[in-house]
Amino acid sequence: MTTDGQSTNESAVQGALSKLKAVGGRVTSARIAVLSVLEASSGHLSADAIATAVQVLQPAVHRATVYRTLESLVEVGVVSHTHLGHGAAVYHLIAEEHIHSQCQRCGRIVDLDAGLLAAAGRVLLSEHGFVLDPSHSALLGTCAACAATATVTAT
Amino acid sequence: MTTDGQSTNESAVQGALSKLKAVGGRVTSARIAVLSVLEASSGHLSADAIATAVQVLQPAVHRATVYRTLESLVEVGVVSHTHLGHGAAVYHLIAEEHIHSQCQRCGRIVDLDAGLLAAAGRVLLSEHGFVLDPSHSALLGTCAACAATATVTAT
DNA sequence: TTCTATGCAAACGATTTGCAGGGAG
DNA sequence: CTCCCTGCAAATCGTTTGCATAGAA
Repeated sequence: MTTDGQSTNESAVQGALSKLKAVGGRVTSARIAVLSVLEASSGHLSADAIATAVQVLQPAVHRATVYRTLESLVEVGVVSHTHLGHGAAVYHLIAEEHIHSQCQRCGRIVDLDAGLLAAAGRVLLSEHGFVLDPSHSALLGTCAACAATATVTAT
Repeated sequence: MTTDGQSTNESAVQGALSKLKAVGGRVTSARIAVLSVLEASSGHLSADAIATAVQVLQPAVHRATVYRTLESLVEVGVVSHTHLGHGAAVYHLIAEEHIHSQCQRCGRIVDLDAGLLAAAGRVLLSEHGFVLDPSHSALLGTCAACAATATVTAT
């Protein structure tokens, strides 16, 4: 869980900016805004949602800048993105690695323990030499609620 | 190989058409072409690639029709599609269920045994009531070859 | 005939890019 | 001052949709 609470509140943003500078990047209001939004949210924001939230902090920031900023942050390694089944990818600050699952029916996203795919990852590595990135793609399926309310009378 | 096989070779196509008819669907040249392309390929074709291949068999078939046909076939249950990380979704005739993994670097797709996620699926079901659809999303990561060439100028 | 499937083109949502100016270092 | 970052708008990519019509049953 490691829900830091307040102690390390700004450190995530600060740390991200530091890494950015380390690579020759620059600290701009747009980037600070994006990082702030990411930190403020508990997670799972699409680039578009981030852009909207950023508009509130920095009305001048353009959507394209948000995309570019996210790209840079991913490159630096402080942000991670996950591809959902149908819609847009979701971004979040890298904290503890976790896996996402999404319900195909209601679209809800659920965080899962990273260990869930540890075994599979191990098999992939030993049998295929494939290095699995567990958090990069969501596991798709049907959540409990939707599974119950539907498919009662299939076909 | 590409010589439109007779005998049992067409059973997959025939079976699909039967199911289609069972639901009130119609057998058209466009659908036959799409199914033929799917059957002829060993798998992993994007809708766009299928459209291109179909043009050869039926030049008149429009891209949109391919999309609609694929949609119908997925609905009927004879075709399955998998969302890859970045690009388009890939389609294939349903044979044995398998999982896809894709290398983020070279884009190569590798089929994996369906059992790979069996354990994870079981956990998801018992702990979250989540019914996993193992073949609907690809596992992303880095393949052996790329992993080797990757660790060059890292950090 | 009846109703589904198709062709065509335009709409669409998500993301990217070329270019010229602005600001960080 | 120099070079990275940004705003803007247009371009791309993948996919969907409204309509009128061709075609399967």
